[in-house]
Amino acid sequence: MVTLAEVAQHAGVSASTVSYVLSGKRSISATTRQRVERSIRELGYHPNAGARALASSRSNIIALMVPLRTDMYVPVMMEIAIAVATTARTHGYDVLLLTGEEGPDAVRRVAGSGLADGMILMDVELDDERLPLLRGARQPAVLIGLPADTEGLTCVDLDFKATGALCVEHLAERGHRDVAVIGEAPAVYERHTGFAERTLDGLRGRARELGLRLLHRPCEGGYDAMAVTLARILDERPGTTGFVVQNESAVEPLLALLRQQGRAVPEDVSVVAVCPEQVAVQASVRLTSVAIPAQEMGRHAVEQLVAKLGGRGGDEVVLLAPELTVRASSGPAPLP
Amino acid sequence: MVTLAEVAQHAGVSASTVSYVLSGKRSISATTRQRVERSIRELGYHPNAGARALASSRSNIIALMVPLRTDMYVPVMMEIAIAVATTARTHGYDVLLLTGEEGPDAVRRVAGSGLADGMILMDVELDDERLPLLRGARQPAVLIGLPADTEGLTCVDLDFKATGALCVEHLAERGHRDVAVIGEAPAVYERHTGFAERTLDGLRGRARELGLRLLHRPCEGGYDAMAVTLARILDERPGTTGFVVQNESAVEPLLALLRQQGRAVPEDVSVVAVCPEQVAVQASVRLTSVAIPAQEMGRHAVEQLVAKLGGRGGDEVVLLAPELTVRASSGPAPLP
DNA sequence: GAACACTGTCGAAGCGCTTCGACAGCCTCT
DNA sequence: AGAGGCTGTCGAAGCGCTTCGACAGTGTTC
Repeated sequence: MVTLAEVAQHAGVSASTVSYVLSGKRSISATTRQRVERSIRELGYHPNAGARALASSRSNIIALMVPLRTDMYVPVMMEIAIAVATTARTHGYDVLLLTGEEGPDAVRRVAGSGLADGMILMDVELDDERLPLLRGARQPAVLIGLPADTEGLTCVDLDFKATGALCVEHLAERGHRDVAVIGEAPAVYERHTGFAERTLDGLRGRARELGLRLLHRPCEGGYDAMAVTLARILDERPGTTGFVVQNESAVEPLLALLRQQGRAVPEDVSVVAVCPEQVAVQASVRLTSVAIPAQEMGRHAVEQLVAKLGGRGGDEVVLLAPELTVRASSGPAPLP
Repeated sequence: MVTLAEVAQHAGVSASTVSYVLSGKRSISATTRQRVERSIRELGYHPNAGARALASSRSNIIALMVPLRTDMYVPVMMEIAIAVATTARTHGYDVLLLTGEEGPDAVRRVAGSGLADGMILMDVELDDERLPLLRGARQPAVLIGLPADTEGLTCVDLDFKATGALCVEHLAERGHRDVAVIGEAPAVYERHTGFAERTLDGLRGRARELGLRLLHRPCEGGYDAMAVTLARILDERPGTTGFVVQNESAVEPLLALLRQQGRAVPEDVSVVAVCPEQVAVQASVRLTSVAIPAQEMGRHAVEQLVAKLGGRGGDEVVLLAPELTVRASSGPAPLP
């Protein structure tokens, strides 16, 4: 282990000078800087993270709490996590991976021990039990997702209400009057996950304004669950010509079932999905969809957090505008 | 910030005594222990991670390097990562999330700075450029995956060779003679990712032994790529009745295409997949499959690493035995 | 009952870094 | 020419913890 002191000795300067070369917090003459940098390279010096954290009371670590459940939108989570990790690195931070398992205790532990300088929470519930802790903490935090009360919190999310509205508009413009929504698994609604409810709000609100009939049904992923859900929908509303799907793992089963029943997409029925680009493009019918901008969400969250750590920027709610891409799964409603 | 010294004062003992209560490295009388524990609780004390790391030169952090690419088996990666994080916590470790982006530099940085006590690498290539660094490092490491040369390394992986063999055996037993393998994307083979090649080894070896004809075709995920691949396969080997699929995102397209062409599963053709349980169960036909035991791999990797950190256990290669579960997608070969 | 071994506690010395105040040397201004 | 202001460097004081050696006090052994 090479230490700062050894570098200093090798370069013929004091330890503090080396430290200032590293941090840039005081001006250093060009010649000295070069000498020090050379010594650092020659000795293969790496600053000790623990010592640094102790002396500066900053760890340069961001904690990321991911949900323990792997029952929904896993690829989105992963993409966000990776975006967080890479963006954090560009700002000089590393990322600590926490699972939701410990719940509020994890927040206390990380904040109390100074392990991380700030945290990013994913999968926030409308009335999350970690929120009071965050509001009272000296550690800044950013949420990915939107709780019921955002007072004193910084949040980043896709504007799911606008997303819902956008889907309905798209179908309405093409003449669809009866639209069914294949929602997330029932558990997701019971848990009051914000995005699911907000999407529904947007769907319903716009449907009302535009005079569409909307039927919402939660649905576990998978073929069997989708089969049951679809049968019920068509039983109740045989005239349904538009589908909005929010559950990734219901997309492909839905397409298979429709095909099987002789309903052509997009000639007979239109399907609009809310899902990552990749899913939309790889589906058996290229899907008209509103993309979930996972990378952008991760990136934004880190940048908000870094700003707060730097004393800049206050509490703010950033809602990313949804974008609908028209592909092969939607078209004009068939003539009655 | 409550410090050790404050706890000590509150409890009327010396700082070292509090430290020993916390670590259990020296015996402490029951009464003293209780007094100290009470003070800790009352003051809400959390040991400072940086100070701890500095004084003990152990950070109690494990670094996990995940691949940057999100082009393959994302749910598997995520499941492993979560299993690593939760298992690590049960051993008192936190997990630092590194993306492959930095490559070997990340290894140097983490090892050099003492940020982590050890590391777990996922998505190891057969001849990974990080391996020499790991062999020379004082930090223990565990690989999830198997490089060409495992000398001096500890590895955990599914026995993909046995997995390939198992798939072939299953089809052979049911009378299939012409089997096609839908492999991972070409890029995966070009990158010489171990598991893909080892699966192929297993498939080919066993097929030769059992006298099956085997046709292997890499395939990008998605419907369009699968359509092209399938057409080529059936063109070249019209008598194909068995499919082994290794690429998750080709599974559903394959089923859709077969259905579309009037080939019934499992009456006309049998499909065996290598994929996580969830995919197999949720597919439009419940798939006969060899599960990828993501959780178990993550858990094992942590346990190996913790053992090495504790000075126990040496270099070892753990290959988990594959298990094939028969579901609805495979049956006897049709009579010619 | 002297010699010895435990047990439980303490004090002090760092771990490697950051950062504050000090200050030498030089430049600029009047 | 002296006062004042910069610039670049240094020394020293911690940051909060672990851990080593020391040592009272008690129990055990012949």
